Amino acid sequence: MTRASNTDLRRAQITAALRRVMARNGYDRASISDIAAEAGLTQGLVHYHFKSKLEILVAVLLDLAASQDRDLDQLLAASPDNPAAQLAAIIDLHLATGRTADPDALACWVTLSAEAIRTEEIRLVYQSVTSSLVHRLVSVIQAGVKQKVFRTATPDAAAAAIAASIQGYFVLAATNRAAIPRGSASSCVRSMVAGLLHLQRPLPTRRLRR
Amino acid sequence: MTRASNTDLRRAQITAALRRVMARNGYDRASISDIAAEAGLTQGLVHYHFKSKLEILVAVLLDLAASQDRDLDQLLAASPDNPAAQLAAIIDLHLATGRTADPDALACWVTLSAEAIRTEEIRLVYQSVTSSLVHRLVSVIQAGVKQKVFRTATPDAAAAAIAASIQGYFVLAATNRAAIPRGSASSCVRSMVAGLLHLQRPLPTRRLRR
Amino acid sequence: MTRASNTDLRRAQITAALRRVMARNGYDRASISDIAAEAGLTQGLVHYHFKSKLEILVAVLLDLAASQDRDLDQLLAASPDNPAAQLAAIIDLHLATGRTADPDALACWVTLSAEAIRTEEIRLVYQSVTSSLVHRLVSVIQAGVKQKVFRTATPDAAAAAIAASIQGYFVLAATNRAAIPRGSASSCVRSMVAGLLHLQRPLPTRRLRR
Amino acid sequence: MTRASNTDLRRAQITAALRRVMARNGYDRASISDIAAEAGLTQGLVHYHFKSKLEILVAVLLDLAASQDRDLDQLLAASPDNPAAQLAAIIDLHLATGRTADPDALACWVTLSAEAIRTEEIRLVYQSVTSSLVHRLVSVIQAGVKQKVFRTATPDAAAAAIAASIQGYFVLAATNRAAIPRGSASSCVRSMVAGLLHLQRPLPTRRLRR
DNA sequence: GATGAATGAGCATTCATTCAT
DNA sequence: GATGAATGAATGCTCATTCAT
Repeated sequence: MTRASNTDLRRAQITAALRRVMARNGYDRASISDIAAEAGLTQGLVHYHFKSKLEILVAVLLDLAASQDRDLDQLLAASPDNPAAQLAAIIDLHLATGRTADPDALACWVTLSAEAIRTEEIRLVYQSVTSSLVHRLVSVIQAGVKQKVFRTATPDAAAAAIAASIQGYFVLAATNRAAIPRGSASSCVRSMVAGLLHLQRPLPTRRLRR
Repeated sequence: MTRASNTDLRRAQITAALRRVMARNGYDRASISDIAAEAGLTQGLVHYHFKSKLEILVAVLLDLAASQDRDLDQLLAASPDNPAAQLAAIIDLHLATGRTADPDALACWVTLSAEAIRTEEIRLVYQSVTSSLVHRLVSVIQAGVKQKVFRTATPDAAAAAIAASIQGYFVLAATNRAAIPRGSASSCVRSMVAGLLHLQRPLPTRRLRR
Repeated sequence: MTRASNTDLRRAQITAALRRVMARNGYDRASISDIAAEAGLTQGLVHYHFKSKLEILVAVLLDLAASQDRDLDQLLAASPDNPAAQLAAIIDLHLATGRTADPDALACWVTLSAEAIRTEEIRLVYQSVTSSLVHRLVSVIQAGVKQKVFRTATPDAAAAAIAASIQGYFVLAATNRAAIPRGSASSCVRSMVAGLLHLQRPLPTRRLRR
Repeated sequence: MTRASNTDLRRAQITAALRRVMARNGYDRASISDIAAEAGLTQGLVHYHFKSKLEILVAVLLDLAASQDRDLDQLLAASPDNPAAQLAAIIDLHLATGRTADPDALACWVTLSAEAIRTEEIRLVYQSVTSSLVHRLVSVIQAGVKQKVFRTATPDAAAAAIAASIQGYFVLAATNRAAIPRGSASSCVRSMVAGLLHLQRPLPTRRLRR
């Protein structure tokens, strides 16, 4: 009959707050007191739930990683044995209109990328996120090659290229939105994939559920 | 009577120092005293030549902008009336081995991208750099379309896609180098461009000088 | 659960410390670290209780304002319907021996005057202090005129003149004490007021309590 | 045949510049580079002509002292053997409309008063200025007493009171101009002097040249 | 769990002064 | 005389972190 712990709720409030503050100000300029204010908590409480500021950032990143893995799992399971549809779905997951439209998420991700460069702990988690995407792309591509719908001698390189294109759109969208014709990201990546994997037919287009 | 000015030298020393320190620690954690030490100068002197820390960052970015424009100008002039060669040269300029191999330059650029998100002054210059690349790509693509070597209804979107791929490789190389098979970036982007612009023949490969 | 606040105590310690340091060194040369040391606190704590150095100065001034208003209220209430006694009391409040004898208070006030010239926020509070004195003088003078113990066509001007004389003694006492024969301030202002308000009899002398 | 020294000109430029900058920002916030810019000179040159910042302030004060002495000499000589006229002239010199109307001069003087409190070197010169005024007032008052146009047992105290009133108007005018009815300063001090020195007739009014 | 006071190191920036040219 | 680069100490302020309550 001890009082129910609200630790999970608090941690979620705090990571969400960091995401928002970081989108506005970056990680270094996101002070604990900013984060606390954004979460509607006090400074001391933030440190009660997280040992350090860096730990909050790690938690944010782990959330994103889990969320991406969940999404990819679901999406691959939706079109089993259909590499083309799976590939299209992965692209849409990241670039379909509405995705890249959330400036906070974009800003947060680009900020994390920059942070990954200098903080070992962040880099490792960040790499697990990008590697996870790349590995799944490799599997899909290999399956497609086996089915002769894709043709490439270097699935690793192709997967990296697709991941890079997605990342690149994130950066461009976050920093110079006007340079990207509205709605062009997803379809351009499909065309690029067609060249990359020597497709005979374009990747299928599916309706996005929201 | 008057004393010879060494401002240009000093400013160059200081911006170079910021580039190095920023590659290691990011902009916020690049303290003026770090920069001064890296440049072999005193803190006070840094502020004598730059009004503020932000001004140093702007100077770094303006240098990169000027350097990119110079390179692009030279490169486009080298293959007049040959859009395919020009396009290949632009890709190689950014992605040929040796380019993406300089981790400091990559880290510096990714850091600037993140900074562009939150600092108006940086964003404007940063956008001028990316827009400059995009605009040149648009011109080259339009020329290629006119010559019927490229086919696309949306040169703007295609140019953005190419620029995004390049940016994406920068981020990936800076954060998760192992995910990119060595030397694959440039050739993969060529394949992607082939799909994007419906090329009949692959983009030409040229020997890199330098 | 919550923790008792000692903010009021700390703020009082800090404003008192600024008063002392400022009397010695002026406002600009009263560094936060001086103030903290004088208050027996750490620098960080000073900024925990005051957002900025200016805010401490404002607090000092508001204290003086409240204190003057309290004194004037009490003093006017002590001699209701007796403008001559009230006027004498106001003069004594500011100039009786013992008042002008506290060099720290004088120095602090003169410093505030100078600061009022250049800092909007200080000027506004400072003006409210002087205006408060002037307005009370105007009321007293008008009452005296009505009772025919004073005669003047311009109570505003007379009030300003009295306030100016008081201020002037403050400055002179703070900067050139030797120029003022000991104990002469109060009685000279009484004589001047007699001329200013065409008194038939001199202002009453009362025993100072305290 | 050496090049004519322009030291005097330069020193005058610099002290004038300090006066203006100080009126705006106070002494501590008047940086050498502000002063240099205001004077249209370079920072180095300022230090060529003055060993230190304090020395410039001393020079400003010595200028004011010399100027006041010159004015007082001239004015006393204009009405020999007429203490009432001399006294009126002294009051007008400081308070006649147009005098207190120069906000820069007022601000500068009040700033000097505050500075005199804490800097020995300034205090000494400042005191010589106020004492010089007081001594002349004492002489005039004594002459008037001898001629039976004034009556007071304490010429020193009376002189201090007059000087204080003048100083007080300076402070009030600099900090709370609105509290002083336009043009009232000079006439109110005359009335006060009438009370202070038991005049039978008001002090003479003279037409101001200029 | 929660609060908010307290700490102390670190930061960008200012500035009087010196000095080589 | 004059310039402007250079210095180094000082300043107000921020902030992650600790801790008593």
